[in-house]
Amino acid sequence: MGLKVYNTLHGKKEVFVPLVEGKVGMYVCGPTVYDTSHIGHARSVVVFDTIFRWLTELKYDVRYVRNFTDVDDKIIKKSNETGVDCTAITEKYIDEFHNEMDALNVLRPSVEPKATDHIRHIIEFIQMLIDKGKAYHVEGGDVYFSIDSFKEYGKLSGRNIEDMKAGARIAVDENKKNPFDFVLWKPAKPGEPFWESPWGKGRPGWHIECSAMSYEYLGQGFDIHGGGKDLIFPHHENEIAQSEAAFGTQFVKYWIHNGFVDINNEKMSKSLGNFTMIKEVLASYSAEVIRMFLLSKHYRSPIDYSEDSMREISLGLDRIYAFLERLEKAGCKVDASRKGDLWNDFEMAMNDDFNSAKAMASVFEAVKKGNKILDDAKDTPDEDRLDVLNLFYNDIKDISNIFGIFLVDPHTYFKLKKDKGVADMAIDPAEIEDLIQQRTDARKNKDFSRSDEIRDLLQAKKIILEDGPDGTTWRFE
RNA sequence: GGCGGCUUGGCCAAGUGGUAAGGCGACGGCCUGCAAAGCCGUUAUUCUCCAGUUCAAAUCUGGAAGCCGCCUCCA
Repeated sequence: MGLKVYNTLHGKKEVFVPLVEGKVGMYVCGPTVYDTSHIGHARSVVVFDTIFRWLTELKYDVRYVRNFTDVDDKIIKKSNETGVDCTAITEKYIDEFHNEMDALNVLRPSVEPKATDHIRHIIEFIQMLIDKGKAYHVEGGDVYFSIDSFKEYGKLSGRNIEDMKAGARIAVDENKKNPFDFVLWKPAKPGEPFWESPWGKGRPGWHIECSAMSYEYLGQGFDIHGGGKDLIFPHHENEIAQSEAAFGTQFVKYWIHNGFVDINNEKMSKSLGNFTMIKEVLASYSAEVIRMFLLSKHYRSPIDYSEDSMREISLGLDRIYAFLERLEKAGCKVDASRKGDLWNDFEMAMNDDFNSAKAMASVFEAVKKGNKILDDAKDTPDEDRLDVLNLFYNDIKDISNIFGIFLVDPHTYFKLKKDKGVADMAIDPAEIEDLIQQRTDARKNKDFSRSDEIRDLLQAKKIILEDGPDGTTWRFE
């Protein structure tokens, strides 16, 4: 079964057929770099990173473009408030964005264009629209896109201009031919960054950069355009208007939009003061837990961030690593040449509109099945069983490359977790080992009240003891 | 006001018209000196409500209620 993708343009799942066989052009709207990135940015980036990985897994040659908006009113505002130069601001936040996305194990796109590096292309694009009568310059002022020149305006978001006029909340600008015309180029006020253009010193409006840069890197029409749901209107609607008005051909075949991250069931907003930044989340949880959380729900649904949900995900991740460790101890080895049932389930789920939640469930099912086999075999499987376990092991390893999680070797994973606990709790591991030894001696002498006393003592420090065939090990709760 | 979405067990969450995945939690059992971990079993005769189509509906249609998003910068 091939890949199916939910296309916002038609409001339904469609079989994915790229414009050019074997190749995919994908453009995703990146951040406006004027502030620290929040967990919502992380969702969008991780979702499209996973889509990028999956398309690559399906053997498509993917050209993945994600832009930085580095000229914008908000950047200028911040510059005016802080006295810091615009370029210094954008460079700072681009660096920060890269660092955080690297930490989240996000692959770099094929190209990461910045709007300010493409001003010439933007100006050419605007000129083309003016030449075709799709845009107009108000003397001494802005260049606007003329909504009335593009009959299909509203097709992505399911709006029509007449309905919108009825509930008009938008300020009427006397210079505009139609109140819904939007800015392509705006003149610079004194002290603002500007570029020379046929319409005087100024800078581009927001929407035009994506039309210009996607044209530059992907051509007149391409396969996938993505971003957060909030971008459907007006941003993506306007991109369609600009690009299709310019070229007269379909701009994007498949539109993909991810849902929001809520915080404790509330939308993130400045007024609620609940913006949760990626760096805060990274301080509390590992990158793997964050990725796993972001992939634990279907990308189009809202997802709720809370301490409870993160703790749950974290326990699930422990369980998968514990299984991997158990497999390795039983003698499982990497053999990339083979795929098992788990992979089939995973593939079906991912091909069904990138259903990572369902795909994740198939991993847990495999963990359950594999653990049972190991139980039955008392952790020393015969060849037939080892063969089955090896398939689980290899499938999970393959899945880890798509999800960008379970990539660490299990031993290291638990060691890191332990080290972090030791550091956080300010505990001396030697002391614990000593107590464990004392307890082992007590148990040998059947002094169970003493051994239980030691265990309780450690448990009070959130340390759990596990007695196994090879002696006692410990971990943090 | 316009447009779109959501409502599945204690919580989180998949679900393609064919008879309810998965995770967390809880309870019982196996294992253990006792635990922990792991495994097994039990936790939704039912999918917000009402009506309809159908041999068959959580899935389709119509209606009601509740919640949410976009329409203004926003992933």
